[in-house]
Amino acid sequence: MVQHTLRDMFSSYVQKQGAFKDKNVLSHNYVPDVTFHREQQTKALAEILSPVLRGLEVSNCFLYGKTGTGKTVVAMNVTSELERTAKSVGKNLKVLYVNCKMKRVSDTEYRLLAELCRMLGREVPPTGLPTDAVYAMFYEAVESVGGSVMLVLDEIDALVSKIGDEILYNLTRMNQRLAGTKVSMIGISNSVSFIEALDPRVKSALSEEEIIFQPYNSMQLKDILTQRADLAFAPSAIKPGVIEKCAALAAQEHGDARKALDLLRIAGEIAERNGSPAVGIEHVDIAEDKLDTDRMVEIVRSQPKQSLAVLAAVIKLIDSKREGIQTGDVFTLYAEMCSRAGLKVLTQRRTSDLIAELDMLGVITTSVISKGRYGRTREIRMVLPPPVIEKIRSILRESYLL
DNA sequence: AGTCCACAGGAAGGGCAGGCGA
DNA sequence: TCGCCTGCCCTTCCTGTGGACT
Repeated sequence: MVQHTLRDMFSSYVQKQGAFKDKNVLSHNYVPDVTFHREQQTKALAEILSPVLRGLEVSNCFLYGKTGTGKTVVAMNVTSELERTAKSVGKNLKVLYVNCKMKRVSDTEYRLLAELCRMLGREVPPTGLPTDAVYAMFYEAVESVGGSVMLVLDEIDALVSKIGDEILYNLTRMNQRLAGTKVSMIGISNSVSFIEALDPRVKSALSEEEIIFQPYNSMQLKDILTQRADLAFAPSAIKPGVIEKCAALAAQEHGDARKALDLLRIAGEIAERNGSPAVGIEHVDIAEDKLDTDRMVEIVRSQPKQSLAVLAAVIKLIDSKREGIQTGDVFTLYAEMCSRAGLKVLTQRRTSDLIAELDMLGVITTSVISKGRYGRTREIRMVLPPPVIEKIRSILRESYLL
């Protein structure tokens, strides 16, 4: 009988392990070896970069497409394979990958250069040196590599919108200054229009070659999810229709593979927490709600106090069941709430901008209407689902605004 | 047709924090 | 360390506007 209870224990333990085999496979950082439906882009990039294996100069290249369309994965796969091959044929190749959006690591000219220096084994103090000194160190470090250096700048649009395109201009001109080492750049951007806004010299240098990443459709997302799910979940831990549902939901939203994987991961976590052995469609539904709610809560939480005060005034007016809430009403209540809370009262002009910003973030919905004799104003509504509004309320309460 | 309301939203500039460079 | 620069938030001042009312 002892045998029996042990077996029960173990099998219930196995069941408690839940659906996951390796959750890491679904995380944003995981780079799969196989990239589905990106063969064309992979091949194109490989062809552009392969001259490096003969020690020849390589064109700069620009990859663009929306979030979750596989740009980073393709770039990483191709460059790491290239690095491996170069090593095996005795060529010097160093690939430097930087995500330019990393706060406090690579979001200024100095930090980015310092980070690149560090990757090449040169320690740079986090602050203190003049930027041209860091440039000099970087040039010297690159020179010492002595073969080819490939810079992969991910989210390059974020960098440029923050610090301008001069750094790109300097980087694209490195080859003219260096004798021993050839430098090439791969820029990755979510925004297609970004390149149009660049200095023409940078633009022509950076976009010698361009590769476009179209959004995935739901069939393609399904393939991607199936492959990842095989690695991430225990066998038969996913009920029929789950993958299709995740794929369809993500396809609706500009074919974002990252969102599809998030949905699957969160659905898996929910199933695990509920103690169910397999992920079902009902878990995906909850996951979708959770993803939307989390996103909105994150947006609201990151708002400055004044913006939250305006939002609090809007919610209070909605609570009092007023129809047709307009800017003037919000401003009056906002001013009153601020003076009660000891907060500085901003002008109506500024409040009007804050309302417009909240609208842009999707927290509230507004439309400019004219009430004839009674003026022209914004009519403000809230169309978020009640659970999300409830969460927002609790954030406002935490900040003593409600 | 003209008036007028209640704002929208553009332009310019002040003030401040934080980063940069000597 | 300290002046300088930059970007951001905000104010002030302003013109523009759709349609009910006269």
